[in-house]
Amino acid sequence: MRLATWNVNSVKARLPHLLAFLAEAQPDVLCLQETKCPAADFPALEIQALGYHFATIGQRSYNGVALIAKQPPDRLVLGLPGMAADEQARYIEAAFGEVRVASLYLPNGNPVGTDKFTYKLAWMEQMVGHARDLLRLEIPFVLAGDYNICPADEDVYDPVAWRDDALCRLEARSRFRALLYLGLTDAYRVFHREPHRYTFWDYQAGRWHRDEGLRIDHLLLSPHAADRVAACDIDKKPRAKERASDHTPIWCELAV
DNA sequence: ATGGTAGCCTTGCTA
Repeated sequence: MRLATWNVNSVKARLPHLLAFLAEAQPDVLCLQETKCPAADFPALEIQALGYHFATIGQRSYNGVALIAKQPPDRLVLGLPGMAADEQARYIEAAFGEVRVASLYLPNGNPVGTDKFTYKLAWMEQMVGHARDLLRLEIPFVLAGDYNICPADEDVYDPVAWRDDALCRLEARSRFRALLYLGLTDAYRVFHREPHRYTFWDYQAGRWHRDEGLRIDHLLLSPHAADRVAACDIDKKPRAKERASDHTPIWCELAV
């Protein structure tokens, strides 16, 4: 089973690239973030024409997440459990066969010291709680998405410049580590030790061409999923295209 | 050198 996650920065603007990725990479499940599109406006026909099912939660202009999969989603969860009052569309979860998959878009949190950072930390606390609940099920699951967190300095092109950014602050990193200490596994680091491998490059200042990016999109695996992970990698090809998203997909293969 | 880009449908916000 191949799973991928990709912050597309508008599903409408990225539709040609999205359809090409589905056709070429053939993921069993693709998690999208920043669809920026209400569910009623999601490009259903084009995705279904490729033989895929989907589920999405969206809003106008901002946020929005989706699950696109070869089998229909089961046990659908819309919104992060415990954040019922959250009006921002940032979490969707469903079962595909025996594997539970979440597509999540964690708040950016900048500027630090504002209610945006407080909201990010509250969201992460809720994520930790929900991960704990899922672990009790003792099933394979994958929490995939744009975490807006660089886990360590080696995941940032310039850690000094980014030291006090919400993506690198200790408060954010410590809560990411809390997910790992619960027993989740960062799939990318099972297979890749090298520093300075990125999933996001800012549109500005030629960051892509200088390979100055951030590793902020992650696949976190439950113990039962980690037991079966066979491969994980970043697919840089979509970021190199014209009119690309500022993020590129990361995928993993589970032997299920 | 305090810049620069992209997407939304705004004339600013978010990233």
